[in-house]
Amino acid sequence: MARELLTVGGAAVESGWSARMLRYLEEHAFVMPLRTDAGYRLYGLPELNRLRSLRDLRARFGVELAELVFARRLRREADLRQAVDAWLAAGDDARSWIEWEQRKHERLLAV
Amino acid sequence: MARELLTVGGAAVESGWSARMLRYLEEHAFVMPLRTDAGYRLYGLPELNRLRSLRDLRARFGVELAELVFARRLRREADLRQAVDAWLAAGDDARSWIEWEQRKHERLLAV
DNA sequence: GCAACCCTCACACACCTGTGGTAAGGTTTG
DNA sequence: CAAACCTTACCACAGGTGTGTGAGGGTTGC
Repeated sequence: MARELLTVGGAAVESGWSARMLRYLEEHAFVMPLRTDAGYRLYGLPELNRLRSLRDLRARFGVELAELVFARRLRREADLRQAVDAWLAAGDDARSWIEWEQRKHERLLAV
Repeated sequence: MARELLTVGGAAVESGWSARMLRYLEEHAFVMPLRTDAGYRLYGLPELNRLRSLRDLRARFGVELAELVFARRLRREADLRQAVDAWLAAGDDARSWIEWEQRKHERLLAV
């Protein structure tokens, strides 16, 4: 019978995480394994792929888990996304050369 | 002469942050004030607005400063944005009913 | 010239995150 | 039935973040 369902130790080896971290990731709703009746965690291919790509994300970009959570919020909460975007856009502009030039005199007046 | 430039104490009162936090925010490049020759920080209207809206963001949405930094990364680094989006999208799907239904038998087989 | 500001630097602290360990106990399998 | 798994529930700890406070010293304005 096809047994591509791994218990936590096997999934740890296969994914590159520690078993401890697999439990941590479940606790924080990043990767939710199936369960046997006895309560053993079972990881299938989708979960393993998810674990591997999560590892990748952290390795390649240095992304924190909390940051992923925030990214999820950003894609779900339109008003939050808009507010953040507005703030960041203002920041990009505020530091643009035009503003910078315009405000030189403030520095001069300020002395 | 128009003096709408506030030094750090005034800006603190005006913005609702403490002077300490204004320095902290500068150190972390969130709001950069002008400077007098003697090194005093000077906050103009743009900075005050930025400070106020930053306060708002935190109050209304509970946004951490680190999360704003990440949001900035997201809007600047296309490959990061794409990778994160892909991961989140996969997550949305993986927990969708279709997948859920499809995988019921795995749970049954697993017992 | 002195009071009231400002500067930097540093200590201190509470909380959160990511990670390891370990203890007490249940499950599976040869 | 014993070995090798698994479970939950804790303790520990380093590093980061947000914040206050204070010391030692410079600047400004009445």
